[in-house]
Amino acid sequence: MSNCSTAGPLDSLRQDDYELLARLAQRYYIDEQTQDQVAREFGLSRQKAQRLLKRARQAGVVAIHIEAPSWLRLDLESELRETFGLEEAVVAVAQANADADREAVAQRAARYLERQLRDGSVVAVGHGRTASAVARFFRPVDRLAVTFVSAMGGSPGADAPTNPNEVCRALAQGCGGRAESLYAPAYVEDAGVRSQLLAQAAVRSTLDMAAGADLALVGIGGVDDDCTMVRSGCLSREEVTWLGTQGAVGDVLGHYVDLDGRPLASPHHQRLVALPVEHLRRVKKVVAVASEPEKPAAVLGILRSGVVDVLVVDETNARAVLQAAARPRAGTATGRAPAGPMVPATRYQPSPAAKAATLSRAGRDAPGPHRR
Amino acid sequence: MSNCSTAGPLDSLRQDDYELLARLAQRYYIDEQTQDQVAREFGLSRQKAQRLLKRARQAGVVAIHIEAPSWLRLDLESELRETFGLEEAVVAVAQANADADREAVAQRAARYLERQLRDGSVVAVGHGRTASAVARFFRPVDRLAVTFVSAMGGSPGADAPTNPNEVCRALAQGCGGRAESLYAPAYVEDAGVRSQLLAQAAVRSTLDMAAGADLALVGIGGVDDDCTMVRSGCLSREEVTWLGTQGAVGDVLGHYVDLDGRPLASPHHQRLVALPVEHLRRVKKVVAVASEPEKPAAVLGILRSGVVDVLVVDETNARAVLQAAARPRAGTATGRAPAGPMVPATRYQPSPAAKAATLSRAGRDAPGPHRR
DNA sequence: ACCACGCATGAGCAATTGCTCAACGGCCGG
DNA sequence: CCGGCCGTTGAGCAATTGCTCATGCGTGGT
Repeated sequence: MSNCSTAGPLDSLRQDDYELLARLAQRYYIDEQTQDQVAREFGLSRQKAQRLLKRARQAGVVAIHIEAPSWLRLDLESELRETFGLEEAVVAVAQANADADREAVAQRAARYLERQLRDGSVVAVGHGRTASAVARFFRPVDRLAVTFVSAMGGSPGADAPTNPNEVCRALAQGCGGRAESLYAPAYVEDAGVRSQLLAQAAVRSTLDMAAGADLALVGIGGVDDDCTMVRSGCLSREEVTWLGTQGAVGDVLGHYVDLDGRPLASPHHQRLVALPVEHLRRVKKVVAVASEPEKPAAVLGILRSGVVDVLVVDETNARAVLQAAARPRAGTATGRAPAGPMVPATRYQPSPAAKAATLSRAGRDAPGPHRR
Repeated sequence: MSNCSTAGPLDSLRQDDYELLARLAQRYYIDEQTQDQVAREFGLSRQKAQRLLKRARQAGVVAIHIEAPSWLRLDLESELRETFGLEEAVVAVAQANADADREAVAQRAARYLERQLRDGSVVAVGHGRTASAVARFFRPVDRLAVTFVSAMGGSPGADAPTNPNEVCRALAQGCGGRAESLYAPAYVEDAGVRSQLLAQAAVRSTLDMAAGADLALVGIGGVDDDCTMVRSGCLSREEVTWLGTQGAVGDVLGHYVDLDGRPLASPHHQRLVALPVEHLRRVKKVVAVASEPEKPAAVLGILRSGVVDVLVVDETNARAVLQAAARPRAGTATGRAPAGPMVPATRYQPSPAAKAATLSRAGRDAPGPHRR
């Protein structure tokens, strides 16, 4: 894979100009003279030489090419960064199957974490199969005094290793750091229980610590029947399906968003025990991992919500997300209710216990991919 | 024609290092982030990022390519610059025939002069067909108050337009500047006449002015039967032939040198009325033009003498000179008398009048291509 | 012919970059 | 096991670079 700087109108230059530009560029870029020196040589002022050199680059007389290894997708990564205002995007080259894709993504994410973490770092951790896989690959060369904090409650059901607490433990084990568990379920019966729980010192202190994290590692969840929320037993298949009918496309730490990145105030949200989005936003580097084959919509929505700073994703999803993002999206800043999947709240009896009325979807913070 | 920065050992890097280098380079060179930003992003110190970027360039991960027009020979020019320590080298692409070559060289030289000259500049001027052709192409966009000074005497014979005085006049006309003629023949009868002539205010003042020039435009002369010295009647065919047998390969302003660039103290030198080489060396930019097909040896010798700062030459000569220079040359700094064409002084009755004994070739300034 | 607009120009300054240097740490030999 | 050596690191500084601004020149429109 390779990448070039933008090539411009190479022909709109007269011969003489072209010659000057090329010669100037040769002296500056290849022979590594200073701008002052080349200017002197060509009988120009330094500023003029600088302007000409800039023009040479714009015009494509100077082409800078990165001889990247074939397994890097620097162009996709740049496109993701630019499209969604990300700080960093890492694309894992497509593998033979979904499992291999996940492993590849996890590996790249692990490498990224290893580079970022320092002694004393605090990492807020979410759940998910990919996040869990990250922990398996996370093996820094030397021990790191890093604290991993659960940023979401656990689940009673099966599929234990994808639990935030478990992921934390595995990550801490990988580097000789500390794991701070959140002793609470991801979803409780109702808002009342939730606020009681949040009042507990043990819960509150963990969430506070997560809120002060330097970095967050979260998985992007989907709304399909096989998503982590369902697999882990946090939500029932029906609940997730219903969320989908409400326009939800995916979540981060249980915070569901629609395709335009707007948070979805579903009744479930009242029952969620996790780091609030506003707190998550305050974390300097929110690293999201995503790799399942049916994730493009989830990733797109989450990226548009602007919570994510760093995305680690497989090549297939990356391409799909960029393609989807290129299509003009339904009304966002305009305030119009989007068409298509965004149906108004319908009759759904929330869940065995949650009785809170279906909330209107008005009055939320503006989405937009950029935030700081 | 194109040119790349040195490609290094691209394979001696591990995958991870390679990835880091490529990604760093992408962010810095393509996305135009500052080193500080990319360092921050990758969790490195600025210095480390800088070192890695440098390594990326050395290793060839970053390739800078100049998209030069096909009629530029930047690679040859760089090679000439480096081989002979030139400040600048301009190679005119090969044309259909020798005349066209000369025109091309003259045109490039004229463009170079136009770029270099400023109001108030003083230019010392030599003779020759190419120099004369330069004058024909010399047409700056706006008038320039430049003084062109003859740096060598004239010739009584035919081929008037190649005379320094004529070249000066033509150049001055080209830009609306002033021409300062040297009212003396290039070669006089004997050393006595020469010193008398040099004592004349008119001659001395012109040569003084030439000595103080900001730039010099000189032709590189050969030692063949058709060289300018012969054509213009300055020297007889026999005299030039004899100079050749003495090891002379070419001249600048009548100062002949051998293939190693050492000045040749021939009897003719005693009779020459021209700016002395030591003075010529003091001129900041000595621009030499050369274009005849039989010039490689002359150009090589002159370049090795180190008088020239800027060379404008045709492609054929450029290649021939570089090829010849690549071959190990006969003893130079070693002091041994070079083999081959360098025969010891032989019986030659200098000329109708010059009676000075053939001089030994000992005790000259060190040659070497570099000087300042 | 005059004026207004706009682009090019070079001065000066702030940011970025490259380099030097002392300190650190790991590695090898004693 | 200890000491010296080499490679690596980041601090600090000097050089280089990029940018902003006031000025001037040319161009085109009254």
